[in-house]
Amino acid sequence: MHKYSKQTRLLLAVDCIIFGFDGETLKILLIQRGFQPEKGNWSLMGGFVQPTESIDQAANRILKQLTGLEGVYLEQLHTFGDTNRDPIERTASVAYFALIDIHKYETQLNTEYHAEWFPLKRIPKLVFDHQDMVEGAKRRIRYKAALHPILFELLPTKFTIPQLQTLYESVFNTTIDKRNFSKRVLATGLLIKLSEKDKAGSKRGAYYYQLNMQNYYAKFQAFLNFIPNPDTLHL
Amino acid sequence: MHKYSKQTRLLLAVDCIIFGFDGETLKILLIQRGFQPEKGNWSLMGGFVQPTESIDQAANRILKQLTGLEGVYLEQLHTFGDTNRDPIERTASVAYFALIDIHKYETQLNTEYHAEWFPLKRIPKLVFDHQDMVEGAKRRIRYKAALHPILFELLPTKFTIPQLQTLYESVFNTTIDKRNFSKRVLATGLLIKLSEKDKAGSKRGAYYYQLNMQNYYAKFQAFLNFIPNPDTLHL
DNA sequence: GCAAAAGTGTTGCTATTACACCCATGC
DNA sequence: GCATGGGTGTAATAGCAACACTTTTGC
Repeated sequence: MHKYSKQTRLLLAVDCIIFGFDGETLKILLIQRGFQPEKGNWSLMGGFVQPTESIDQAANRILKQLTGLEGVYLEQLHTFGDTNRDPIERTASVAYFALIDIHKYETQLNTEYHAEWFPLKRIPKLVFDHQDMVEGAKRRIRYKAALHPILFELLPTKFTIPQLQTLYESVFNTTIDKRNFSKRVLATGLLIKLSEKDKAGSKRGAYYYQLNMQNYYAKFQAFLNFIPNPDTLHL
Repeated sequence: MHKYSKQTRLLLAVDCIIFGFDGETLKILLIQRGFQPEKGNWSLMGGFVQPTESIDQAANRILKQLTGLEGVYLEQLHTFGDTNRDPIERTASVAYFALIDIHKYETQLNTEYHAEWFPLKRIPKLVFDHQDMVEGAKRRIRYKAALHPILFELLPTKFTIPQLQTLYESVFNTTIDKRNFSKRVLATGLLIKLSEKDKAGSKRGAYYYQLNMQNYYAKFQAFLNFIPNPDTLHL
């Protein structure tokens, strides 16, 4: 027995929405598409799934190609499969989103792809259905961040509470009372206070914190409401 | 300009996890696979994406083939793409989950596929990676139901509060105080009390309710916690 | 008349919000 | 010495959980 005869095969691609936080606003990394069609237009970083790799592996490969990074937060978002989304040939695309520490991003890789960071509020027109992918990723990151501590993935190992607060305010486009915010954050037990201070943002300096990885992994799936005894949830 | 030459095409399939609620427990609908490989073994309902249809359309088509139903709740879950998940030929599969009113399911379609409902706790061994798909769907339905009122999709148009509570208890595998539950549910404004009673479950009878569709659509994206002013969320 | 399920209110507690002042330092 | 951002506590409120008895009716 060999093949499923009479079935049509199609191209399968991966596209990555790469988030970064520069201390001010949330941004995504876009490239200028290097081949036809739509050559030169702004696009997500993507590529075709190869015969020897899983889709997850393809996503990791593509992320590394552009950023030089491995082992960062990468999650499958949604698969886009309208028949005519690529005018050349039918191609389904599995979108992934990544959260990276923007400082670890190696700018030199830029040149090959003409990559640039764009604030979420100033995304240019994108090729194909990439605009929909970005919209989906924005929704998903908010959704997930409202329930799970994923935003730490956007920060360096050492960060301050004001930095963290700015990040949350940026993602949710809101303002938060700093007393309540720090109480809440510290109450999670996710943070370890360091003795060192960050003097960049202010004269007095703000204490650095780092993640308590033990608690981070343990509590990653926590939170939630609505159901009385959430101990039974185990998402 | 014609094709992306030198790229490998592959098969794209859709598999559906179909949930139903019989008043007692949450169940999924499985079929006996009708062709090789793994012919005769328990499987999710699935099929290949055709050249003329989008992936969503393929999922709806496959769901209708097995259940006779259209226009029901159907959501993309995840795409599975390990290189060797199908031993015959590389096939990626987009998993969808559906929530249907089990009473609308047309049993006569059964015969062709030898379909059967299985309680979530008694799922037989499944072909390929379908076990993983079911696990993912279980997690997703809980996750989503904890935040959004999707479980109504599993009930008939008219239902009672005790029925609804049993459903929640079944999905979350927990018990809920009925006074608190009815308070909470009624406070959402999602329900309209009917004058008619369901006398099946008890001698006294329980009032039927139906969804206030206006509020249902409006509040579908509501709920949530953790972020102070959730009005800015707009998931 | 009794068994079985439906329906309903109150109270205590916990979590969340709102809010204002002092501190440390570089210039 | 003053401007800038960092750090901290308390009181009022709202939301949530715990809890028990009465009602209806088929048998």
